[in-house]
Amino acid sequence: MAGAGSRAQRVAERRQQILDAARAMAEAAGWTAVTSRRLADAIGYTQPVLYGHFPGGKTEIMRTVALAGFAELAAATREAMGGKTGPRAVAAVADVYLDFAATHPSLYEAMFQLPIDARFAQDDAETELRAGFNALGAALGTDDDGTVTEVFWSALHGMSLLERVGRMRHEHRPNRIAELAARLAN
Amino acid sequence: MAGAGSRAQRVAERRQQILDAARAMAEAAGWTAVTSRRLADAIGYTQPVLYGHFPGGKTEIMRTVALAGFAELAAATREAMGGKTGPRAVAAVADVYLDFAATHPSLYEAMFQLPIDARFAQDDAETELRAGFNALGAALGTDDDGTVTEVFWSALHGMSLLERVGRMRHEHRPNRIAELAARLAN
DNA sequence: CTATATTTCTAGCAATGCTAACCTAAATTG
DNA sequence: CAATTTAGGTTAGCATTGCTAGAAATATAG
Repeated sequence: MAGAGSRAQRVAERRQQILDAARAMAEAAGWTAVTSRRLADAIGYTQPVLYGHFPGGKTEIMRTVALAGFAELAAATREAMGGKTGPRAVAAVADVYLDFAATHPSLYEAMFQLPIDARFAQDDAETELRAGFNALGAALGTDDDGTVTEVFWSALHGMSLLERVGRMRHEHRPNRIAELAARLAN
Repeated sequence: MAGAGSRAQRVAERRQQILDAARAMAEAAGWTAVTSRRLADAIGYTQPVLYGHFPGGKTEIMRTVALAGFAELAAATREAMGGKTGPRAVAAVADVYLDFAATHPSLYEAMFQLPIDARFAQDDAETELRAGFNALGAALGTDDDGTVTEVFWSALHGMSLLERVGRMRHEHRPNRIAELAARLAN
């Protein structure tokens, strides 16, 4: 056997290397800067190698990066809530959510702006997404049919995007969070 | 003088022709389908003519289309509110807003997903946008510093996008609107 | 050492946004 | 009316993009 691990290991390692490089490049200069040539350069190989690991090309790479993002966001919101309840829980979750989107704009973009192809709708993504959704719902308290959770998520999603394009008054974020917490908590 | 109108008129007419064609193509097949070649074909000229009318290229064309969208959305929300007050006003505005985004997805995309370049930040767009913002605020009733309006807008924006990518339960939209109206109206 | 299988690269395609340089026909001028 | 300028348009092409077929090199047997 080769000294640097099994074949499967090497493949998995390079897959991760590609994903790391893609994410780093995206966060540094946006997804348009993540071209197949630059990405291949970053990992020390040529373009076709990328397609060997991700037949779906750039889209599949973005989708896989997004998948990690879903898990991270869900974990972050769960942790933010901790044992809190009521408006304090809602505010804590909102704060962390908006921070996440603001801190990893390209990751967040991959998570939600990427067109979803039915053929590629991975169960993994759906699972992670549902976990995040449930974390938001938990912060709200009782929400039988999930309607308020949907409203809460909508507000957070819209706010994060509008903040990003400069349509929200930046210094008013605490006010917005407080308002959201006061009005949506059960 | 020429029989077909003054020079300025012809220029204005073709400008509009370009905008109409771009918008139609975008609504029919998305903005990625609006290529400079196809757009030039649609108006019966060649590519450089586009750049004669819109030096900023595709971006400027999208931005100009978006400008009309801002005006239309603001008018639609104002009309939807009519003389209503309280939750009924909020619900009516929300309904119209979400309908607008769902009916003109590409137009809405141009309005809000297009990166805003500071150099190009047109006063026109800002004015129309502010008008729309105020229309939302009016539906809410009193909102001294506009915080609730920002939350309302965020919720509508996020909801429209999440609905579009299939992340909201479609049949629950009335519930979401009712919840939004009940919790945000003053 | 040879034959096979795997991995990687070279080279190229079609499409994109955009632009320089040329052409032509109309307007302007003497 | 003839010469010249000018505006409007086209041709042709550049650099970049995502992606891929086919050649070359490398490793793995037998």
